[in-house]
Amino acid sequence: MSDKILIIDGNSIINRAFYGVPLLTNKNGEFTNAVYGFLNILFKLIDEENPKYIAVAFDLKAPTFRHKKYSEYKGTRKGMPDELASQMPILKEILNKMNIKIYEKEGFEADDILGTIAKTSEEHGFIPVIVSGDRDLLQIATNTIRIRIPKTKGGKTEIEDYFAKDVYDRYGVTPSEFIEVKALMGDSSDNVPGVPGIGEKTAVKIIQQYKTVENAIENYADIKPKKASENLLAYKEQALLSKELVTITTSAGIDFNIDDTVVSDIFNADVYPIIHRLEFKSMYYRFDKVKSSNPSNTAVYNIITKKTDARQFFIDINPWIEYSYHIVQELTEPYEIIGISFSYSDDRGTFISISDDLSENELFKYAKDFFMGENPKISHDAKKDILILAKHNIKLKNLVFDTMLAGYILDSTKDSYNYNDIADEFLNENYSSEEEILGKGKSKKKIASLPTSEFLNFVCLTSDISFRAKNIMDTKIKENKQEYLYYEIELPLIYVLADMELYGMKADKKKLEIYRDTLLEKTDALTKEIYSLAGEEFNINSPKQLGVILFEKLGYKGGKKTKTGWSTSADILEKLKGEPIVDRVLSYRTYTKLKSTYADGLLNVIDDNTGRIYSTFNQAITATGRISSTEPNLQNIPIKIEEGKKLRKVFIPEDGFIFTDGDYSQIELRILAHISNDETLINAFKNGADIHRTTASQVFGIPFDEVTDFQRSSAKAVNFGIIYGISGFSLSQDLKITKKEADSYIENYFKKYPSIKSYLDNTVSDAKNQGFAKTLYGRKRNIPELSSSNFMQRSFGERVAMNMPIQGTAADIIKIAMLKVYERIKRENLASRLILQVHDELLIETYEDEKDVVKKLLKEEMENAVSLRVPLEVDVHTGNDWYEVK
DNA sequence: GAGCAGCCA
DNA sequence: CATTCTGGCTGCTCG
Repeated sequence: MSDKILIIDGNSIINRAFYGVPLLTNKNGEFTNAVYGFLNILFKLIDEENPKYIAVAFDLKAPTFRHKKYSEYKGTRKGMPDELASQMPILKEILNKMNIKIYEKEGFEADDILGTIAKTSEEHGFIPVIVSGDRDLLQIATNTIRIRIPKTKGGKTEIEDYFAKDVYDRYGVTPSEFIEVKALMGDSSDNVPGVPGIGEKTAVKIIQQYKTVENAIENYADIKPKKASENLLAYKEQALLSKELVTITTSAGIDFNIDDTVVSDIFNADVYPIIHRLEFKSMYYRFDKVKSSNPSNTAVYNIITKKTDARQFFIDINPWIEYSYHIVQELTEPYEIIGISFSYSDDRGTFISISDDLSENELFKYAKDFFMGENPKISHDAKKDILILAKHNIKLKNLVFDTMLAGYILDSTKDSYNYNDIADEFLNENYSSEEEILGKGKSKKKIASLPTSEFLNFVCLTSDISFRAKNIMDTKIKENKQEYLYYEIELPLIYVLADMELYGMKADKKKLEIYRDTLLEKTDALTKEIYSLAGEEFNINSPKQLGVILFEKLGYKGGKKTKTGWSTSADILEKLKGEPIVDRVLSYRTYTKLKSTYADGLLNVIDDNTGRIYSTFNQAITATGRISSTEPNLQNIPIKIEEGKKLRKVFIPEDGFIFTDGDYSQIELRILAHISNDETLINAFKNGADIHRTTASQVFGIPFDEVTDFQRSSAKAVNFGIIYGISGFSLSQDLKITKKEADSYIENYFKKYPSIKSYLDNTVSDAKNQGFAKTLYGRKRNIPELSSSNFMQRSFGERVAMNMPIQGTAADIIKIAMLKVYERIKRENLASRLILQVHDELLIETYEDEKDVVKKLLKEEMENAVSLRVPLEVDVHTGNDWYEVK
């Protein structure tokens, strides 16, 4: 008999999970992060160890034998924040439902229970594996008993393993000597006193020589340093007491019977509802579910493969009722279209499949009237449809709902809005994700390769979900008073973004190649110089290697450590400016960045046929409502430094066109002026004053005309800080001043702008009460971090609450402006087109003859997109490339 | 795949 | 637990 028993330190692991996983809540507002982290560790262990038995031990609140010995002892009485305490009963309920035995015993800590179970099972020939975050447990490691200590590195959990031998290798003492060491050095977290003057190193040295505390005391006179020797004598009672306190008992007197801990049916159907309530989506697949990839039992889905039937389907379409549809595309190369599914009543669906009898072109020919007609249509990610339909010269008309976008509007902080996410949240139905069904990476399957019944479910369930979720989501949007935001901004914006993606932006490939070659020459030269200055060749791109060269080999001072080694960020290297190698590394970084990310990156995505670059604009990513751009990201093309800005010369308009660019001046501060109703700030904008100079004059208490450049730029940083949710620490970092000075800037600022102070305070407290922050136009962002007891997380929530209404309202406004510009271009039948948005900037590829009209309309529509207490000001420029218009 | 670095508003 | 200004994306290294 030699089966594994997994023995888990419940309190320690849930604590570790709580602090290692960002605070999460489900839609009921229950905190879930600690349970999530615990289960993740548990499941990882089950996967790795495949134990036959599992036991979990918890502390009780009651005092233990240690408290009786020493009233100052902390141990189990350490405070537990409410957000964690509320998760304990949930975890225990789950463990019970998973048939995992829980042990608790009054008078003992979880450690003692672990020790007892481990020893007992070891004696009976089982293989104990203890899991705890607490290194105290190392004292019970043997050749059989293994201690596993999970460590969270960033978001990832790694587990360290210790047999007795490993303890010795790591600490230089045996497990039992580990107790002696702890007795000498104490344990501040449990409030166990050590011997003053003896830290870890001295303690280890003493125990290596004398083996026990008692023996060390006896030989105190020989011990060095002197201070340790004296104190060992003076505090000998205390050391002996501490030894008792840190010793884990292996006879806690629990009723332990291995048969109680047998693993059976952990992932059963009774656990699933709790996992689902807690929204632990990544774990769903482990459990026996009532429904997995199967839709409701009453669902009736059918498939059409014949030309004549397909044609008849479209003839039979009722133009007065809503249809949801899903153009089904394979998710691996070459992303072929395989058909379209439709749904027009609950639990019904029809998939029209491309087949030998029905080609893609024929399908879209038959479907054309449906898409271009007035029948109301429901989609999920309609922008994608518009791009597919465009290839068949079909325009999408009368889109009344997009479930993906609705999901985003209702909760902008989610990381995905897939069909199964929508079904889960709004229909309370759980389906396997696309990844679970098809796999991922290289082994990702084709949808068409699924078995027939699963295939039909996969392709029809999607449109069925959109169809059924639509009304529920619509109701929520109305409850939230987000009709304007959803129906008047986001939904019509789909068309604007789709057009931007279809038009793309022309690039001068030759020019870009020359630019790349220049960069290559520069980096080559710098590389050689850096190698010679370093005295060896190394990978300059590796911060790890660079750090060693600079701060170890060459011995520069001022290095800072990161988790993984020396930090070599520009911040740090700036401080060593003037050193030949450092200057060259900084230049090298600039040029390699430009070369690899921009020159090479963009050359890779220029379309061979059209010479244009087609970005994707994502409308459902950011938490604040901004749009993001990918593959390539056209929203972060260099502008700040000249070498980088030159890159913009390769972005050019089509022959016969020029560029017209409009950007909002200070839109975020104007929004702040509007929503805080601050008189000073409003007047400054009304008078067209230099806003940073105004701030400087206020904060530093000097006349407007006497503000120095330095003061102005400091004030600029303060203004940015205000928008981001300011802290003295960061402002001091930013301005390279002391925190005290930064604090006084902020204090002065709020004295001069009291309405802003009270606005920010109110925004945070409202957000705390409601659980979310919102913009002027009804966009919401949930901020669960605001109710965290963790200072760092709560502070983050507060900054987000201050920033979201400002950044989010700016996003709302430019979206409104985009719609107005787009509509007006259409209304006036212009050949010019909106091709890019960069948060506060719009770029129009402008037909030359329309230059004046476009300049005028762009300025008008952007400035009059909305009406605030302050004017919106837009700078418009025209030019022959993107460099010229900035 | 995480961590670092660096680009944008 | 571990510390301090918002929101994004990409390229590189390294385990």
